[in-house]
Amino acid sequence: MNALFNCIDQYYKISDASKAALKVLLVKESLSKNTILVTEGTVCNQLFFLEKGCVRGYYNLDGKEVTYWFSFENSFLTSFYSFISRKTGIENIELLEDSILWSIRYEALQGLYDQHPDIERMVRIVYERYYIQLEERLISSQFKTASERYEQLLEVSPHMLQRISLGHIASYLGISQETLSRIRAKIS
Amino acid sequence: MNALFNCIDQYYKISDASKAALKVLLVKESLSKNTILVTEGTVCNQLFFLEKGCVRGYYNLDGKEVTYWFSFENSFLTSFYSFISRKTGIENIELLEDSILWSIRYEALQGLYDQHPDIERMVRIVYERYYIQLEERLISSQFKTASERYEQLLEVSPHMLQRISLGHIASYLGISQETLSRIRAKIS
DNA sequence: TTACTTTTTTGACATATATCAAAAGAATAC
DNA sequence: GTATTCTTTTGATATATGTCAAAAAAGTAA
Repeated sequence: MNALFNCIDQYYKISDASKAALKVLLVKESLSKNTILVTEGTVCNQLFFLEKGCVRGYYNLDGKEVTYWFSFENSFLTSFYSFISRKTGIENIELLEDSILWSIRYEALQGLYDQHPDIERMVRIVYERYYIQLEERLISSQFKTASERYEQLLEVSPHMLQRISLGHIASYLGISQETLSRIRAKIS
Repeated sequence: MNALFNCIDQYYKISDASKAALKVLLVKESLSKNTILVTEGTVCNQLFFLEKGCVRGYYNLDGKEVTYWFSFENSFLTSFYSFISRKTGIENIELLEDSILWSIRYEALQGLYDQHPDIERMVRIVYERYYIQLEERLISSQFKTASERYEQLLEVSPHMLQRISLGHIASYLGISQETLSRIRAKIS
């Protein structure tokens, strides 16, 4: 659980009382590779913190799986659309490695917001950061070529290549696996 | 100012005291078409609410202007990266029509968060909604064809075509103006 | 090891989109 | 109302990327 509190501290330091209140609501889950954490067509009621492992979010488009995000150690994840809007989502979340997660339920989190404004502030700040990250990703996806996107990935997140199959990475970059393979051949 | 408070109410109803506190910090600005509201290379210190008019955010890439968002009546806008991270941004914001805006300064907003947790909650909820909107946009930009993106725009935001030039819309969709023109010719 | 499965690469070809140039059309100013 | 500017469309061609099929390479299990 230390990893989670260290992570929180980097966004906004919450009081010990708030930490204690949060602590009792957290559930630890150790799950193995290939587990589906969230399934399309359901309402996602949990926010997760990933302590160890690696995860992808994807949805099905014309029979093909489209991966549009990955999460690694020390990050928050959920099916944001569903979690926030309280509606069923089209997203699936799958573990790509054996993972350790902490989860908190939607209602429990709302309760924390009421009791501990500093937790709500921390979450507000997390959303801010996640928002600008997403914005950057939109820009690079929409206005850069496939090669540029791959080279940017190499620069910014080289660890991804160590841990994730090229098929998933190609999907994440919005290109076909064959094109990614050719881009790699050209570079090296 | 009613438009702003109506808009806020749709996210989360804040107390009258909070409204009053917010009111005194707001500055009204009536600006004319083509005004540059935020300039690249500066730190953006204001969050805006657009009461009337229409605005675009763009940045310069290899000498070309890339438009990546528009805002219309009743929405919040700023150079989010700069406003949130407190660093200089690469973004420019330009008025596409004569507009009426309300602005609040960064420090003033932080002060409101401290004094009025319900304002921070409202903003947290705004961020949530904006986040999932951005997520949707990422998906459609990365995994749909140019025609699909245009048709989606026609469906979801037909008003854009009434008010925004095709050059800007093409940029927003991540395609060249010529391609957009051909897509339009094919459809009709 | 050997067989089997999954992942990655390569080849041939099709398609979508970009680019450059020019024409047509619409809006604005005098 | 004409000239001027800005926006949109059209044409010809180039390029990037996708698709389908198959081979090669890597990983996994008995």
